[in-house]
Amino acid sequence: MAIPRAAKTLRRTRIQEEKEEQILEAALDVFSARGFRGSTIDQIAEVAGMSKPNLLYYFRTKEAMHRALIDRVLYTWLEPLRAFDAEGNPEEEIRSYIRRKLEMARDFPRESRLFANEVLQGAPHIEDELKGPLKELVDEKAEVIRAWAKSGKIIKCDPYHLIFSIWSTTQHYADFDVQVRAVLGQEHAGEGRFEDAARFLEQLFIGGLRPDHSES
Amino acid sequence: MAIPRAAKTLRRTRIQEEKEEQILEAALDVFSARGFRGSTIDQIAEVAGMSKPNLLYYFRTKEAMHRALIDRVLYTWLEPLRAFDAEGNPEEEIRSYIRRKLEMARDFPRESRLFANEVLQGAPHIEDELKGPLKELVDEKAEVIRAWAKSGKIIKCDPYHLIFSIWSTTQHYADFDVQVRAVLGQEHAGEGRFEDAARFLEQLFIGGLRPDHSES
DNA sequence: TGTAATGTTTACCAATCGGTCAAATTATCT
DNA sequence: AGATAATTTGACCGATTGGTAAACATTACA
Repeated sequence: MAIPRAAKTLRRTRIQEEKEEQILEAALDVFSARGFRGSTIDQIAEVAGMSKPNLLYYFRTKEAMHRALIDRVLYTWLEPLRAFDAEGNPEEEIRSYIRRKLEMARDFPRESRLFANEVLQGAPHIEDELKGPLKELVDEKAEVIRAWAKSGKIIKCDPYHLIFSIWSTTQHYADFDVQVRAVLGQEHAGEGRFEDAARFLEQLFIGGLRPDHSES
Repeated sequence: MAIPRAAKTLRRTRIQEEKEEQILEAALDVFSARGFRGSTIDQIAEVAGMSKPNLLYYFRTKEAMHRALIDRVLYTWLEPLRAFDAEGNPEEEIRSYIRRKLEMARDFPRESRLFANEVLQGAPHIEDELKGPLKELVDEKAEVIRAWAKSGKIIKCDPYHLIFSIWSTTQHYADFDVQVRAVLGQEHAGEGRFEDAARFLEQLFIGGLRPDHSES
């Protein structure tokens, strides 16, 4: 007889780990492509290659799958911002932050779209994470940027909107990939657009934040 | 007896115009907030204040509502880019494009989210529009920007990625509004964040594109 | 190897989905 | 006013939704 699922976390079997991995992988596929409401358990089950009740043996509800996915992905997703170093050279820190974020857009577009879908639809499942851990991290890094601006290392600017602009420009290449491809056309079908984007964004941000030209 | 709906477009009654308006307004509310798949006809009917069969009297399917909405919104949505003027002063053109796009993010966030939802989920309903009219318009404006760069009026840069970066940074304030609010916290709850964003983005783009500092 | 715990499947459920139909109601026009 | 066309509604349909129950199969461990 199966044990109650609430007790399952006490000890994990090999099968549990494997299957939960399979499920979350499939769930990432589906949720990121169709959003929470637009996804069905059957779709996830099919991608995962198992039956629907079997899925529900490991995750009691659709929400539980989504939650587990968010929890697993959120930490790594914020890693680049966490690496932002107050001691480093501002120009180099910003440049490498942009690079890292662009690499994530290229290598982990599903994760980006998962959050984009969620936030776009009002963040009903991750409101706490946004107002808590995310805000705290951003507040901390904004303070770093503000200090750089104050000491004249970069132009005086609103650090929050600087962070927003880096987020939006880089994640754009994951979240709006279809549009980017459509506009660029066949000739940029390869991954070269990420290199072009990196060049442009570095130019834009480094040039736009450099304090040397005339400033009021 | 009701006339076949295919013939309805031949002549429009006052009631038809009013009701179709009501429906599209409600559909914009719902589709923009939950995406196409996540939305239900019942939800739209409730927001519109009419019964489901009554909705379906004016639009035969959920897809038809969505299509009508896209068609209605697409033209005006591209208006700011269309206004981009080759004859104008580059700096001023870019500045005012950013302003217009930010105003649209502030005043028409639902329209922005409608497209964002659609593109994010692979643009299943607007692929033709992206590859057709949108690409053509962008190609045209990219040529303008390229000419500016060639003549030294702005820095040498990839015009497509410049356009993408303006799109993403401005629309971010509509599409990711919940996140922006969460990070900025209570103190920026008002609409002041759009002013701050405008200041920052103008500074970034004008500074980042200005050709006067050393360039290879 | 036996047995208890774990894992999987088939059959099913009530609720909701997009959409239809025919009857009832309202507006329009002579 | 009366007839006709336009509009609205309640009742309903089959398909799909998230989720359950219980029988069945497999694994792990003494």
